[in-house]
Amino acid sequence: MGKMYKENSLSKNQQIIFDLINKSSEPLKAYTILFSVQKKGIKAPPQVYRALDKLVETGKIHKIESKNAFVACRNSNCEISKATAFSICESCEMVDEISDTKLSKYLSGFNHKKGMKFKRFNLEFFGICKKCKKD
Amino acid sequence: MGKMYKENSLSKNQQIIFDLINKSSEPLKAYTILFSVQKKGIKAPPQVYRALDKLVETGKIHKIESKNAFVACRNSNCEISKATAFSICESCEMVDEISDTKLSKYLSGFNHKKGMKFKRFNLEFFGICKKCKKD
DNA sequence: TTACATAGTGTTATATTATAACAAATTTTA
DNA sequence: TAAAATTTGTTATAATATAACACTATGTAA
Repeated sequence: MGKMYKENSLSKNQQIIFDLINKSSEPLKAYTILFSVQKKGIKAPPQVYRALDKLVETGKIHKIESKNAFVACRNSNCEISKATAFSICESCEMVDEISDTKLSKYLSGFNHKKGMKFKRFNLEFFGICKKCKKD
Repeated sequence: MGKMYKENSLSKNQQIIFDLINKSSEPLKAYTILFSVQKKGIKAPPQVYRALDKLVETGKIHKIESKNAFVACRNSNCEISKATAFSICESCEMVDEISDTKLSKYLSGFNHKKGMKFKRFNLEFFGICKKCKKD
């Protein structure tokens, strides 16, 4: 009975890459990931990007578009990345996923005047975090 | 009396690139721009990226982060890109800048529980536009 | 259990997006 | 007009991402 690639389980590469992102305190870039996992046998960009694509698709991680970097999902309410919001410090680069039910509901219910029905949104807030303000 | 680089005026390259983006009905990518303006003497990527950086900085254009592409600003309320929102069709790639005072106010007033004060936000909505729904 | 379909892997090469660094010209400010 | 700031032109290269192909592993269903 070998490893099974079922509903919620991750493949070997996906698991390696998810673990790395999940334990990171900051967003990771694809090539940073690549360099970090080369000792584990993941040697080429496509292996990383494929795992990243799948992890994004299944909502285990999110891409921070303004940084081309990836963070683990910390929000059970984002429903496979249909409603994502982040706060980003422009000084230390820290990224925090925002879990705010009101915000999420407000935006999920928002409808464009021009009649487009939205399936998904991504919101990125920028500022200086508490920590950096002190310095 | 030569050309003047005053407050609101654009330099030669900036103007050429702004005009191109401004008359485009869809977001333009940096290298698409580069190829389009080569006959006007703009031959290398840094010339394009520098103009783009400046135009973004002054709020004449916005970058659509999820597409690495640029659109002209259509919203006098976004105040030099401090409060940007877009609707993006996942089928035809059309991008529309959203000018919604309520939305803008709501988000500008939003404050993170963790005490971070936001200076700026960017919001991208995704869906299928009216036109594409019909097809 | 076999066979078929689907998903994942490994690999090489290449495409796409973006910046570094430096010399020269133009424009603004004082 | 001299100094400062901005813009330009240029070459080279860095960083991000995908195409294509051969192969292996897993899941599904007769």
